[in-house]
Amino acid sequence: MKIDVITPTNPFLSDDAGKMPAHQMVYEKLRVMILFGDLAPGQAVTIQGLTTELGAGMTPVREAIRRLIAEGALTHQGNRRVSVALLTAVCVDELGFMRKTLEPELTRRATTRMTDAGLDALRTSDADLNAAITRGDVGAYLTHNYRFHTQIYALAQAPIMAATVDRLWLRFGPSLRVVCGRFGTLNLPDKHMDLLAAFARKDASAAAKAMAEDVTQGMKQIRAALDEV
Amino acid sequence: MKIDVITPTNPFLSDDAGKMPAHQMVYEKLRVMILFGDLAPGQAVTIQGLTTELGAGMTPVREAIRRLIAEGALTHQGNRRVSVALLTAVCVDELGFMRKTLEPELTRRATTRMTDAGLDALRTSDADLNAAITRGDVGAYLTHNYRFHTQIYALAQAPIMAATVDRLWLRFGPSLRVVCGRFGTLNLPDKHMDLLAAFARKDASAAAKAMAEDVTQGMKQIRAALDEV
DNA sequence: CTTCGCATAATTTGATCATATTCTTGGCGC
DNA sequence: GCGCCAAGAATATGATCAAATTATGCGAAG
Repeated sequence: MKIDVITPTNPFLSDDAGKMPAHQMVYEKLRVMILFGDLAPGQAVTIQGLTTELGAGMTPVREAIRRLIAEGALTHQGNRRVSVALLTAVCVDELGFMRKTLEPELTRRATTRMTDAGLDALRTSDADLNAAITRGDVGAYLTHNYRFHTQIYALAQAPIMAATVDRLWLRFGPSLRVVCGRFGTLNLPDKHMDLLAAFARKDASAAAKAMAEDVTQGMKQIRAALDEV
Repeated sequence: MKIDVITPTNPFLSDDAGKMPAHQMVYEKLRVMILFGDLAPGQAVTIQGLTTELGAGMTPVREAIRRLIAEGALTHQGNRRVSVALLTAVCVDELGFMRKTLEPELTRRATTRMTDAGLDALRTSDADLNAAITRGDVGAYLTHNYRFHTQIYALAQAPIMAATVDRLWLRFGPSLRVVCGRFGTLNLPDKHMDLLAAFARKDASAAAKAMAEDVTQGMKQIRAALDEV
């Protein structure tokens, strides 16, 4: 059921489904479901539930779950039960430190490697993002915000760091929907304008600074939303 | 065959094997084989080879491989073949940056949470490490060096960061054996004495500085060893 | 007559599935 | 309240299908 909601609109699910192994497909679908809050933090995930829901066999589902556990998106809940990872205060602390050190560095590298096409794509994503904000469309906001950041990581050409930061998004991503629920999409300031301007004039340190501020803002909101509960 | 060599002596394989799922066992064995160079970088890894070698079924082996791919220790070699990840120059660059930012922070946190028992354990590991160096025992050096560092990560009580750094070890760990082959164990200086002293007097910034220097030294040697080839 | 190249066959390996087994858990009786 | 039993879910196995690589053999050119 949930699949029907996210599959057609979500840009992070590959279109050429025919040539992809089933476990890859299951992994990507599950990843998107976790990342954008279709599965709530703490929610139990069962193998047999996914086999029926996604129409896949047992082995591909098991592999996808294993993979997401390794990435920290899912956690072993003691006695061989699996659930979506919860975000504790100390985790937010760690995530904040890691994001504030890694993302500016990725931004710095992306600045020196920035192309016209890349900058155009970023501007498009930011425009889509702002449109989603004024529309109050939480789902679109989350996907376009994620897309904006991942495009920067891709431009940095630093695969290990990019993969690491991507894993961090799997940790706090689910909570972003909670943040939107608390504050609404209209109160979500970002530093994307500063970032784009810095990219345009190839000012790596200004870009890194803008990204650091963007990250700080975002994590502060997540912390505030979690404290409220 | 290789299992017989590493199983009895290696302290990173759990002893209470009876209560552990098969996929976990396979994962740990494979992880150790990769981390300490029993499997060379670039070497192909086949599912059916592991099922016969480890005496496990197909599904557990597949899950372990999936997990190690997610952690970056193994890589998809194009046409659904899997091999041990290779270390390129740009990877060393990334790994160096990440280690130099994350490990000092972990060290800082470990300093404030340091216990007498923890410090004793670290001193023991360092003594074992030095004994291995003078003995010229490469395998023991690698395991004790890894143990020394992971003990610090555990003390930091920062699970996400510790897991991230652990994944980084899976990337450069296999190459440490190459470094030893080039330089021998006698030419492996470290900053462990400074670290232990800083831990003893709870000097977090001195400990972080010592760790940063240790990391810098280590990565420099890896880079030199890779350049030689 | 030998050798190179290409096409096809065979083997190896990965992917998936159906099934059996083991473990946890929740309910029921004592 | 405690322990036992049944249901359900996860783990593990082996078989089966599909893909890819390697081996093989035939023909043509030198």
